[in-house]
Amino acid sequence: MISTPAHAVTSRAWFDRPSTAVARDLLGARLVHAAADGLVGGRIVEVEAYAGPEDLAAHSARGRTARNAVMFGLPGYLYVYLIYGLHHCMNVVTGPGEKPEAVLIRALEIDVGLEVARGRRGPRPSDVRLASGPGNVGRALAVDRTLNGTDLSAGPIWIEPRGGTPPTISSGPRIGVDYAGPWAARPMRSWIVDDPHVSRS
DNA sequence: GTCGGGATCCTCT
DNA sequence: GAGGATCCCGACA
Repeated sequence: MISTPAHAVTSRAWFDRPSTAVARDLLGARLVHAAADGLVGGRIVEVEAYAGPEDLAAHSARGRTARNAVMFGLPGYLYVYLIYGLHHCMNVVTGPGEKPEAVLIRALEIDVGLEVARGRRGPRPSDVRLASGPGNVGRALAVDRTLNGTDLSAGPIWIEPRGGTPPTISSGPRIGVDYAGPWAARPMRSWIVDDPHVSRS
């Protein structure tokens, strides 16, 4: 078992901000999962912010349920859910306070554990597609519902903040939330400009 | 208990 | 570009 490194984000305050602010800082930061079959991590290149409960695209919009309970808890925890019965999507729960907001991790540039990630994804995808799209991020990092509710400051998954100059960021509407009325058009999806690992641009 | 939909991905045409 | 895979979750009776 590999313990959370000293330079990982362990401050609750870092997560205890609106999802849009955390989403900006997650771009260029690194996400790492030390799983039983190996450690895989990479640079976050694409995210979506969900500002529940008023955000009609967010799972928290229809109130607290057993499925989304983690979103209503403290910031800095992992919210993992299954979509279409197939794909595990990974979210970082944010604040402010216990406001049920979260950031969906949509794409990574894998830079540690490439061989492990390739083994999990099979022979087909090229390296730029290994963790491109939220379902693929889940598969490459071996994330499933058993990690729902994991504390990002103490668990086998952690965030390493970026150093140096911030990346150039672009933003646009979120994917697959057409049902959310005016919220569907809001530019709450953000990505690093010209990064080939981004799922759609 | 039953039914319908979903923050997706991949293959085939 | 279209459609299938596949199953949890929530709404409703």
